[in-house]
Order: sequence, then C-alpha cells, then structure tokens
Amino acid sequence: MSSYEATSLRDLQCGHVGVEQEGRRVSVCGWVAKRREHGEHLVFVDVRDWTGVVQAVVPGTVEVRPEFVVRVTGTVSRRPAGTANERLATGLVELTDCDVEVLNAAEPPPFPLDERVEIDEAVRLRYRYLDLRREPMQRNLRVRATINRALRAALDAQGFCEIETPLLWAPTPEGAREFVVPSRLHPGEFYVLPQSPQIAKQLLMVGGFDRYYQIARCLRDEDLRADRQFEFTQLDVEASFVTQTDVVRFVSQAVAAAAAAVTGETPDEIVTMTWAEALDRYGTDKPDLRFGMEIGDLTTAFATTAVQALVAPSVKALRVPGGAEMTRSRLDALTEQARALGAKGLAWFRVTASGLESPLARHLSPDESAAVATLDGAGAGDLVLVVADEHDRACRVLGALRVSLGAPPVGAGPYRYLWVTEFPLFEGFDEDGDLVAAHHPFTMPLPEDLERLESDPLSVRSQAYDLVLNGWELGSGSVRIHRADIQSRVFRALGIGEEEAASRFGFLLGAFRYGAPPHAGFAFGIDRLTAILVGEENIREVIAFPKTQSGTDLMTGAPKGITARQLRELRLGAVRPPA
RNA sequence: GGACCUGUGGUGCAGCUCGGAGUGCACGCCGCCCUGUCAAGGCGGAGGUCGCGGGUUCAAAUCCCGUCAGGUCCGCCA
Repeated sequence: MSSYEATSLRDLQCGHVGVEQEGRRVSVCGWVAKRREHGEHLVFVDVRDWTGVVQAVVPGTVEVRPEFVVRVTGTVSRRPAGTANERLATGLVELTDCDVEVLNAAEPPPFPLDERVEIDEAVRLRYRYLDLRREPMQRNLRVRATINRALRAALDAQGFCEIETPLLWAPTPEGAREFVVPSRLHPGEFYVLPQSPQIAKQLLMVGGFDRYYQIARCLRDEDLRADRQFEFTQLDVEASFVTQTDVVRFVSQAVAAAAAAVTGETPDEIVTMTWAEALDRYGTDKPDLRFGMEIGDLTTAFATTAVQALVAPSVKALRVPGGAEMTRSRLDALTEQARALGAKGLAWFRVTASGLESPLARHLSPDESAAVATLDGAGAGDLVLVVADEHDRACRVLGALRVSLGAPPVGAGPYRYLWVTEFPLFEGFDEDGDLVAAHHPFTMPLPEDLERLESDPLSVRSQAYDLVLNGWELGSGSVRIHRADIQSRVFRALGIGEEEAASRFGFLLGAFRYGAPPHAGFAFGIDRLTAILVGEENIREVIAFPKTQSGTDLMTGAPKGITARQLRELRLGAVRPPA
C-alpha cells in the first residue's frame, strides 16, 4: 500500500483492492456507481474510479446517490462464500464495516455513466466532463497518452531533440485556410495559427538541430469530418543529412513502438508501394490492404468494342464477391454514386452459371464477355463493375466503390501499414493555369525526373511519401529542397514570382542562403493513429474536448461574440451576416 | 455551397408507411418496503413545446414546405 496511488485521502485506487490487502483497514476515494439498499441494516455502495469498482458494505443506511464523491474507509474482507462476483476484478473482496464520507454531493447526471446504452453525441459533448468519466473515454485518452509516451521514447532513443515552435506565426497564404489572430499592439495586422510547423522545422534544420521532433498542435480552418478537426495533433519530425530511406526508418520505428505499446504486438515490416501502383490497383493514394478486390484492367479486351459506352482510353473493372445478389435499385444507387464521383456511367455485370446478366450483356463480343466473366477469378454469384474513362478517373471511381462495398470498419484489425512513395510533384493546374503543388512547394523532385520540370511537369515525381493505415492517411512527408536553384525552378513552375516568393517565404529563402543542410521530414496524425488503435471510427472519441461538425463547442458555446471593449482594443468591427 | 440520415418525459427506444385523445417498453428520478446484493427485488408516484415555424385537414408526433441542431459524405483539407 505504499504505491504512488496513495494520497492524503486514499490508500489505493478502487480497482486495486484485492486479497493482498485482506484484513487491513483502507480508504478509497471515488464516485458512487451504484447503491443497493436492503432495508435499514444493509447497503451496498459500489465506488468507482478509473481503475475499477469496489463494493463497500455499509451497516445501516447511507445518504448517497450515483456520482456522489465519497471517501470510503473499510476493512478489506473476502466475500462470504457464494457471493463473489466473477465479473468484477475486485469481486473476491469487499470493504466491510464501512464509514462513508461524502466529499461532495451530486445531482443526478443527465445520462447514465455506465456503458450499457449509447448516448446521443450532442448530449455527451454538452456534458463532456461527465462523458470523460465513462470507461470508453478514460480508456481512449489513456491509450493516447501511452502512444505519446512511446513515440517520445522511440525518438529520444534515436537522438531526436524535442523543440516547441510558435503558435502565433506569420500568414503565408498557401494550402489550408488559416485561423487568424488579430494583433492588439499592431492594429490591422494579424498572426495566424500554424496549419503545421513545416517552415519552422525547416529553419531548425538550418539552425543545426539535425534531429527534431515535436508533438505539435496544428490548426486548419477547413470543414470538419469524422477524421478531421480544426485542431489536431501531429508527431512532427525533421532530420538533416538524411534521405527518404532514413526518414521512413525513423517513422516506421516510432509508429511500430507506439502500436506495440498499445496492442502488445510489433507490426510486420511496413510494405511500400508507389503512388502510381496504388492508384492503378486500388484507385486511391491511401489503399486499404485488409481486403482484396483489386481493380482489374479490361482496356485491351475492350480496345475494339462495339459498345459506345465503353469506348475510352481506359477500361477498369472491379469484382464484387457475391454482388450478383444486389437488387436493381441497389445497382442504380451504385451507378448514381459513380456519377457523383465523376464517372460518365457504371456498367454492371452479374456473373451467373449461364453467363453474364446485364443490360449490356448481349452487346459484348464473346471475347469481351469472357474477359468480364473471368476478371479477378470471378465466379457465379459475383458482380463485375466496369468504368470506362480516363485512367485516373476510372481507377478513382472504382477505388471509392471498392471501399464502400468492401472495407471493414477502420479499427477492425488487422493493422495493415503501407508507405506510398513517388507522389507526383504537381497535382494539376489552378484556374490561372499555374501548376498546383501536390505536397508543398518545398518538396524535392526525384533527381531523374528533374529534367522534365519545365517540359512535362505533370510527369515529374517527387520525393514525397505517405504513411497509410487501413485506408486512412496517417501522415505525409518529403525530402525538402535545400538548393536555391531548384527551388527557383519549382516556384517558377508554380507561378510564384521572385517578388512573391520573397514576400511570402523570404525568411526561409534567406535562411537557405546561409548553409541549409539537406533535410527531410514527416508528420503524422496522432488522433488518427489513436482512433484506429482503439477501434474508433471517429477521432472525436480520442479527443477530450472536440468540436462538432459545424465547428462549435457544445460545452463552452464557442465560437461566441466578444465584448465591445475587446473589439475596440483590437480595432476590429464585428460584422454579422444579415439575419 | 451540395446530398443523405437522425430529432418523441432526464436517458435509450417503439409509435410515423396507412392521420383519430401524449399511447407503450426499458433505465433513471421521488416515496414506501426489504439483512448478501452486484443490470438487486417489490409496491406506488412524478415527469412531455413529439426540435422549431408554417401549411393541408373536422383532426397532425404521423402528410407537405421551410428552418434549426447533431451526424455521415461530396466540395474543401498545399
């Protein structure tokens, strides 16, 4: 009983009361989970803290309700024969002859804190402090702390130095929309909250910290999703005198350590796939490798097809095992989904023992029918979906259908990690006809592609890489450009003139003139990793005080107006949209 | 900006298709009873703007329109 959990008020935690303490008189503190009254001579009070529940036997009556905060002093006793509770970790013992001290009374909570019913999330968020008292949130946030601890230990062991970077940063309009903070001392001027510590960590490389990491909060004023909050946490890493290989090794080790700390199992070596292969086989840059259903190619088989709807540069197909049972309305819904994803249409073929069933079936040549019927080892009862389009679009449409038809819940194991490499440097053109960076403008092209930077920029691959787990993008990184000549060429391709580059990134480019080492880095989302490892579909379940999808905080009421005085001090006027 | 799902005592649900009195179930809450329970049990009771507004109708939780809130997704997230 001399462990760290003892305090001035308690000797040990509720879940740790056991036969080892038999006969001793101990105090525990916690919340009343349940009271079972048997007349005026006997009351059972279950006392709960995050470690568990212990039963206190009180002679006589006691005025407590669930969620009262109590300090119970009693004698640890083996339960009478036949009354042990196997479902309780402390079920062999109980506290007898108890004194119950009410440390604080409590109103009945707005929802039950046991796990038997699922509570509406809006109610949970409004009373988050009560929701946190429940077992799932206790478990999730403690797993998160375990992950943080493991990541720090792994990086510390590899000689990384943890450094904090500013939350108040300079606006560098590019990429994600930034949260803006008005300056009181400089009216009319603004800081922004960092969408990531990207530039700061590159400056740390120039500053000679050759291995940096940070568990960093990032803020992006973009619409929220199940896997996206305004503010999220990344393990941010950067190192000098390294290549992609080194960074992949660092991060793989750190992630493996975190996963092992949670699951007890070290993941297999993480497989690697190029971006082009991922798109071709899975129709996405974040493939979920837990299930098959790879995208097949029918371009050759349909090269001379008479079916107009299937005349396209690329004909891609997906086998849906057992999908022949889908009703016509289900297939219509799939077609609608494909259209919403940008496809001109979706052709479907039921594979039966007697051939293909489809509105298009009788228009196919025998060779075409055979190609469809044998796609990906198809057999009777399967469904084959076909999209004819530009290669990338056909793959992406089928990739999205693949996930919606076949993917298990993200947290349902096994855990399949994947490095996706050789991303394109540019993802296309903006409305001004300028190229758009796929990662960020400081990403190093692959050396062998550098000569095509001006002549065929969309074909240029970069030294950028993503880490993917079960179809979720955990994070991304790249080798950075550290040479001014290459940076100038990339800026020029992006339509960023020298003047603009100087005004936006001048301090970074300036720093690079004074001896920037070759460097590379990575960042991945701890919210997402935690969610997957605890089996949650939603990162709100691993965040203590998350926002709703519309960006509000149901507990605090944020965002809210501020006082006229605050506005005056900031020289701001609040303009409300017309009612 | 768009699509879809949800909204019924404090909580979780049913009722909604096919309109007919706020009807039902479980938990919780209050009172009484009960000396070995642990989802304790028994008896009794309180508790409702059916999210909100409008429309149709003799009559709306139920049908229609709008709106708000929560969620999932598309756009967005270098």
